[in-house]
Amino acid sequence: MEIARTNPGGTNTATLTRLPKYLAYLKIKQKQGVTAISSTRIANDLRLTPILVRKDLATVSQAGRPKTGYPMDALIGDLERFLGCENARDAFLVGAGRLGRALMGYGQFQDYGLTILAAFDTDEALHGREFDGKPVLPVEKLPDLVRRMQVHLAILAVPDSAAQATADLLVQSGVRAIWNFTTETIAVPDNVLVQHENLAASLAILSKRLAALFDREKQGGTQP
Amino acid sequence: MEIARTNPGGTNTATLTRLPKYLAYLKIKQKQGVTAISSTRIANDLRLTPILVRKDLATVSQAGRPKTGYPMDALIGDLERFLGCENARDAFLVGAGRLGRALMGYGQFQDYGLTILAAFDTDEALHGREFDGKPVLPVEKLPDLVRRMQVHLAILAVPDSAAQATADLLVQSGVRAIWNFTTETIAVPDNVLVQHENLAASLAILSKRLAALFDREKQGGTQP
DNA sequence: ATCCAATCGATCAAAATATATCGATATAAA
DNA sequence: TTTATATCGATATATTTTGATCGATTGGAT
Repeated sequence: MEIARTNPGGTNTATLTRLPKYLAYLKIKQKQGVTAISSTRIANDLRLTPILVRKDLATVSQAGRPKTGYPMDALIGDLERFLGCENARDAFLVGAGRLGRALMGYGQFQDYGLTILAAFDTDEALHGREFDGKPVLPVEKLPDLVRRMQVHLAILAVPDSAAQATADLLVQSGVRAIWNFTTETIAVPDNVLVQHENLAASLAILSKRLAALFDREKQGGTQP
Repeated sequence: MEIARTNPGGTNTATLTRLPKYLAYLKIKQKQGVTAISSTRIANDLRLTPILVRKDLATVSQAGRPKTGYPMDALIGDLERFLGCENARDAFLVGAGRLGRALMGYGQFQDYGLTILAAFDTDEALHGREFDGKPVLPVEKLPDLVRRMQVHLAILAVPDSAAQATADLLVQSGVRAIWNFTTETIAVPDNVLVQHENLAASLAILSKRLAALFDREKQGGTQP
């Protein structure tokens, strides 16, 4: 038996995390009236190397031209096609508390092909209300709607204590991927994906970087 | 001139993102009464390899023992010391809208050494209110308080349109690290850190994984 | 007390990711 | 038109991260 560990023909994960950043950055430049941009300039502004930028962009676009760089409109189009079409999905949000509502209002999702169709919550006081045009429905309706609307992706934003039970319900209903915003680790069958959005991990990295910054300054005077 | 590209004596970023996950997982096991645990078991539950787990844990603890694995209390202690003490910080939150309030309620932060002291907002209706015990103050008070309380870290959760201006204010006040939850790219001087919390990047990865899952199932029947 | 199975940690190998080099090409200036 | 220059993209190299192997060590069973 052979284990497929690689990702043939695919875009590597590191690149994938940067593509949305390029897109966001390029849109700003476009607004400023820039019509073409070089990898060097992108790299400078985004604190990357030009080589890396070229490699990343090569996975989604062939629009780059010597001397002038990338034509802005074509590049943005290619990025949007890649991040949008490739990723276009409908999703249900489970849990309409503060975090859930914050996620409903996170405008960026739509730009990247994610449409939150509706939210579900156990709190009756929320049923029938809307946030950013998205209705809050009783959780009881979730299984049926998942099946009928063929929704494969769910965003889990319930209280930690309900995380596993809700995940079980989602899996039983036929959801194939769960974006987990709780702090609980949830167990699912092998044929279901979980992505744990871990703010604590981000925090750890930032704190570490800050500590390193202070260390450098203490040792090396100001800037090395 | 020599470019310092590496991170001597430091913990690598990938490891750093996993450490909070280990900690969260171990705490659950501890609650269940487990007193010692092997890298194999951790790896199984967290979908990692035992080798990687051992390597990661080696960066924070020497408590591992042949035959028995890691004594739970010692390992958790080492992780907490590393993630907590090494990184303990106070922070101000700027922007007390839905996202800001969701972040105030994100209990996990305290566990990892982050204390949100207060939130700031321009909306007068919010001034004086409290969320999770954290007061909302007028933005005008921010610069003075940053200086007096020597707060170096700020969490930016204002509307996108105010992102850069608020960042400028933070930098002027003396903040050294900004955790950016807006979707704007913000510009800061070299001696200030920015970490952009990019949900779009996470979404891109999850979508890609889900697409890959469907591809595999279409080609290979059910499971490879 | 001795053996056995489980496990860690160190060393070595592979894969993933990032960087460097360099030829090709398009634009602008001489 | 020719030349100079900026830039891309392909290939080669380096670095980082992950995985495999294996000897050493511990705790329990015999």
